[in-house]
Amino acid sequence: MTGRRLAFNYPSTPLHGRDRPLSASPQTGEKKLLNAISGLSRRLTLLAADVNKQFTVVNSRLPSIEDRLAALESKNCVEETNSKKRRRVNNPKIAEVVRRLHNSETNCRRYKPEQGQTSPHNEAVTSYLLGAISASPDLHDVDNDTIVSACKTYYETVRKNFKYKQPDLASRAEAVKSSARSRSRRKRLLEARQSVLAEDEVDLWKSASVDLMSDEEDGIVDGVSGWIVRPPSFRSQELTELCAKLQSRLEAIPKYRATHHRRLQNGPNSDRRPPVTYSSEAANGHLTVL
DNA sequence: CAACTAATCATCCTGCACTA
DNA sequence: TAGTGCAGGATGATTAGTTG
Repeated sequence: MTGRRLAFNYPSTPLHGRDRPLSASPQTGEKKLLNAISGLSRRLTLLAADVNKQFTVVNSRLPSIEDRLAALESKNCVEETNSKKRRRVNNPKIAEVVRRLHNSETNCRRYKPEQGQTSPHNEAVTSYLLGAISASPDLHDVDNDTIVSACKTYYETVRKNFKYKQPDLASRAEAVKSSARSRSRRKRLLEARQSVLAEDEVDLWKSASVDLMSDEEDGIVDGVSGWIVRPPSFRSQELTELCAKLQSRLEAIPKYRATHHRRLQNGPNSDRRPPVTYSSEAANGHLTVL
């Protein structure tokens, strides 16, 4: 790019005699003025040329500066995530590699869940896994922190399994299992109802969550086994009515009736507590005012 | 037996409390 | 303040059970 030239059309020869005081005659004043303009013009031209030159220099250096900045930014980004020493890898591939290696029949170095993560034995297992995985040709570009994070996560899995196998935690383990079962029932219920939603019900339904669905507990009524329904106490009347409407819509479908457990009767309200992380916006119209 | 639903299990992840 | 332990929960694969 070339700078814009400031083109002044000044006379190449003086129009009249020079160096006369401005006040001496109109012509002399005009000449002085023209000279001044001419000088200014020259200086402006030089300035423009200089600025232009500087721009050219800057422009020529810009690409390399941009490249270096981009490189720096990406490096910073990687370092930032690394520096957090992420506890979780969010990298299923690495997680699976760790699991496979740890559980492979030929591996005799496994985590001892009865010991802490930092016990000498478990640290040694982590080092072994790290060494073996980072030596793998197709994984050599994976950074060590990612592998170590995956190892720690897997250690936690092993430890949790071990913990709930302890006899003194049997009832706790059962409670965990039962709560998971209940949650998955509520999730299925939410999805089933969602599938028969009408246009004008969408708004009210929008933020309905699994927590706002009833619990379905195993039960037998008049010799028929099925579910006892326990609605959450914190659900609004409005949403309760919509749930009932959706449910009867579902049960009007022969296939649904035939393939799903029967909801035998309503039991007492669920003793679950309202979800604590429920936004006020979502709660609007869904929760009863307590 | 095929087509489903429901349950179970292993794994991974989030988020919080605690502490060295 | 980073690392650890842990509870709760999401997800996906697999298995069990049911029904036409």
